[in-house]
Amino acid sequence: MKKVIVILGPTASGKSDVAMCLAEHMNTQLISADSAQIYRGMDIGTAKPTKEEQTRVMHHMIDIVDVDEPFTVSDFQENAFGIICDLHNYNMSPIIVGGTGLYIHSLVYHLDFTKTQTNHAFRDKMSALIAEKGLDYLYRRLEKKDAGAAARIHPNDEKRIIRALEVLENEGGGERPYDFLKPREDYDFRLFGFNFPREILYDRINQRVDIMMEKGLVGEVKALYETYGSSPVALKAIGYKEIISYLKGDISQEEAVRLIKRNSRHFAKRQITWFKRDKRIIWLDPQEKNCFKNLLSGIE
RNA sequence: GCCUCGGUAGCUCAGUUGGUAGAGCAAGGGACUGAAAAUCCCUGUGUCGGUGGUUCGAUUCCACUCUGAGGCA
Repeated sequence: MKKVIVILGPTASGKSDVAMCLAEHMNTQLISADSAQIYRGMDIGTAKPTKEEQTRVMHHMIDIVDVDEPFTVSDFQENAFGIICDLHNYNMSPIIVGGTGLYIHSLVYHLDFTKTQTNHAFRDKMSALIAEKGLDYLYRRLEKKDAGAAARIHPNDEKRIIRALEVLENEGGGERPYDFLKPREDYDFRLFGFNFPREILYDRINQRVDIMMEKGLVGEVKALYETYGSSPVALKAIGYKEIISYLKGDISQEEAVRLIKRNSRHFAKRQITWFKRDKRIIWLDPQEKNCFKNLLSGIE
């Protein structure tokens, strides 16, 4: 069976460096599974690999769209499998690197996205309905159409309620089977998780945010904000939304930095939660001497 | 040496006219099917500085003591 190596972990876990070393060692290429590095111009705040690094090792799925262009998991799934296929044809074992749980899920599990595409007009309509009649109204509407879906979604989870309705009420929609954790078995996935003890990870995150500021995060965000405004979803990413608040004059720069650090820590925690439940993942601590050796032996 | 004000959750503090305590921040756990760095849910046992006393009962009142800040000598 064709091998696909997956290197995942929370932000600042050092997974990118390891992945690059591994790719060089195996003479193969990387596929980024990172929902923010998809966007052009979002470099510093997403800790995107530098141009030099990208020359050293080919990185796919980076700089795919502009900040105001839509991009979804489904797009990721489709594109990534295309690249996986190409690399296998060249006799390379692709390496997926990233921290976006849903993106990795879309490769490693059997996620069947329905035919119902994003319908922004519909979403806007639903948002307006919420403003008018309250969220329970929409939730009850969902309960009537698909009780199973409603049971799985919390009544406060606005985005999921809207998407569920979008699927039910638009072309190609309808109820869908729910089997979130059905592993894909047509590839030989080798999953490796990188992580540090919590305290060390948090120190690394805090330091990394300081480095981003030194590298000119404010300037990067300012340019994007001036071009695209603050509404694109991409600019809701951590490091971007906080700096935009600062640029608008709502908070001080110190406060923005504090919030970026805090939100990154919370994010890392959520990432860890996401990955914890996949029992196939072999966890490695980058501080350990044999880390890379263990990685290699896990790939054999 | 004397006086005053503090010592309560990881931090900043509130509070109990005596019935063993709660906010903010921080933190922890979880969910996740086309926005996912998004969105959403759950979680507070802490020798109330220490010892003794009064009391049925003390974190609360009293005494002593340790400790921090300020003031007076």
